[in-house]
Amino acid sequence: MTSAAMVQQGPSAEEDFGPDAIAQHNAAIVSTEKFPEYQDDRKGLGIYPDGYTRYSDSPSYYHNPPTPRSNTASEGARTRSGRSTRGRTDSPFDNGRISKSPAARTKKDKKSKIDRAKMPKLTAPLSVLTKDLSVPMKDMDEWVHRSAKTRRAEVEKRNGYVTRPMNSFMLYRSCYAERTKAWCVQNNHQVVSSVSGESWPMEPTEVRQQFEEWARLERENHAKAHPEYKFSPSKSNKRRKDGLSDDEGEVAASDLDMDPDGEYRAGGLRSTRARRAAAQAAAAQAEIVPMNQTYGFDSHPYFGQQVPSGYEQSQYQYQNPGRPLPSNVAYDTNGMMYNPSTGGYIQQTTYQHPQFPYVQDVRGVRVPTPQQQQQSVGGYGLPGGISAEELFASTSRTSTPVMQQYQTTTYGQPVYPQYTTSHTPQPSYSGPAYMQPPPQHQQQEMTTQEAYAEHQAYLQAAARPQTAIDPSLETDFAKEAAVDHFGEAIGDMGGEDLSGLFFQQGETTSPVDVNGIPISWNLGEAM
DNA sequence: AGGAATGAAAA
DNA sequence: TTTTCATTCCT
Repeated sequence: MTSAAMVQQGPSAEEDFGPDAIAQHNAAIVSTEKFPEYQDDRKGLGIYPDGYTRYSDSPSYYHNPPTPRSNTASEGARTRSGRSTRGRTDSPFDNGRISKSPAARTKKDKKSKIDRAKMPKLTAPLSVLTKDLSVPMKDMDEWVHRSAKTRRAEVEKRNGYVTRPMNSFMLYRSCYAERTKAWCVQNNHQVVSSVSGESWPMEPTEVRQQFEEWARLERENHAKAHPEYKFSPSKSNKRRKDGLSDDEGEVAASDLDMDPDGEYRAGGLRSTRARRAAAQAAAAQAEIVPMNQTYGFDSHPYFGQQVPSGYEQSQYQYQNPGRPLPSNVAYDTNGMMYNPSTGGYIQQTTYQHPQFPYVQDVRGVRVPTPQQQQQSVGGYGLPGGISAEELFASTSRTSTPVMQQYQTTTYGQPVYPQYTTSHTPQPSYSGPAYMQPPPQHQQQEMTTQEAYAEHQAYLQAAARPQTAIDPSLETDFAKEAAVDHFGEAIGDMGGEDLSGLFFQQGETTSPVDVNGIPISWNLGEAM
């Protein structure tokens, strides 16, 4: 491997690569490790046969890798909240044109309440970070293909208000919302949005392109269902800062009218909320049409396509062989582990198992159960896909992955080795990493059950160090861990009986928790 | 009712 | 160029 080829994969070591040793190690691996390749690009999804040259069409990155740590205003493209993003020259809509950076923020940047300084960058897009979570993704293909009838029923349900069709990012956020929440181990939708926004530009071209396509379909079908619809943003619902009254520009609330289609419109109202509320009020007398639409969550959004995979081991995995991957962990530019939810850095050495690992959350527990992990497969976390463990069955636990480069690259063009889905799963693979027998040097210290328990506990401690635990929810960890938190999801995934999958590979001893208490993993008991 | 994200569309 | 509004649901 030449040094030039190394540069192509991301920032050089002297910039923000973290420990030189790791970088050099990666470089050595790069030079020797052979990745599967895509067969071709017959889908036209920008899937290149060579993962290392994929981003060569991003000159700005190639010649001037972003340096996330330098947060000068003059540098690079940034999100509206000020985070830098990589260049989007590979955007499906750029069509070879030079992508323009957002206009210089001459006016004040909107200040975010989320402390971005303490929220280091994601190291991989959500499609990679959450790939081992079995929290289902929304079936976007089904979603955008909702019939006109269905769409009109939705409008009725909204009391006549026709919403805008979602754009690609909204679809993306929607698709990954549940997974994002699971990954963050918390339920703040502002954080979900933030993480999604950070992840979006990191997604490989073919993924974003897929969502662009879905957005196009959504616009099309939306137009078919609502031929008269025209986006009509209100003139202004923001009152000016100084002096001007709230009422300025306000149109009388009685402006609620019937449009030519007989739909209620409240375009004169100041806010969308008000308009929708007005539409609801107007429709209050009308009979409510119940809607029984259920959109499946059982198929992945990239079905029928080749999807890239290739995220392998994290630094945590590298440094903790045999231990479970904390799925809510990200790494900053120095390779420090942090919690993307809180932005807090995680002290690996001082961590202790919490007494009560239950996560208090109205949405339910967000950590994957063993059965979930077991059933989880797929690059980009796609059900039915090929897992990185499968792809790397022969190498993944014996060498440091190339993706380490990616992990520390942050907003550099993420480098994804590209794989073909024609890969035949190797029989040697039989489960996710923490279900595997730990490396020999670890075997005395940690069983897979303990590893799993630690994973659970880790997610707790790392994600919500400050959360008070409802005493009524305090429970024995063994029982808690055995709960089937995802029964519904499993049902949605096709109703397979997964109970036989637990510890199916060479599990000879009774699972025990961190305190040595036997754990029952039976699905039947779990409910 | 505000906010967190990106992008389409309109002013 | 600037603003609204698609989404979600927590604070």
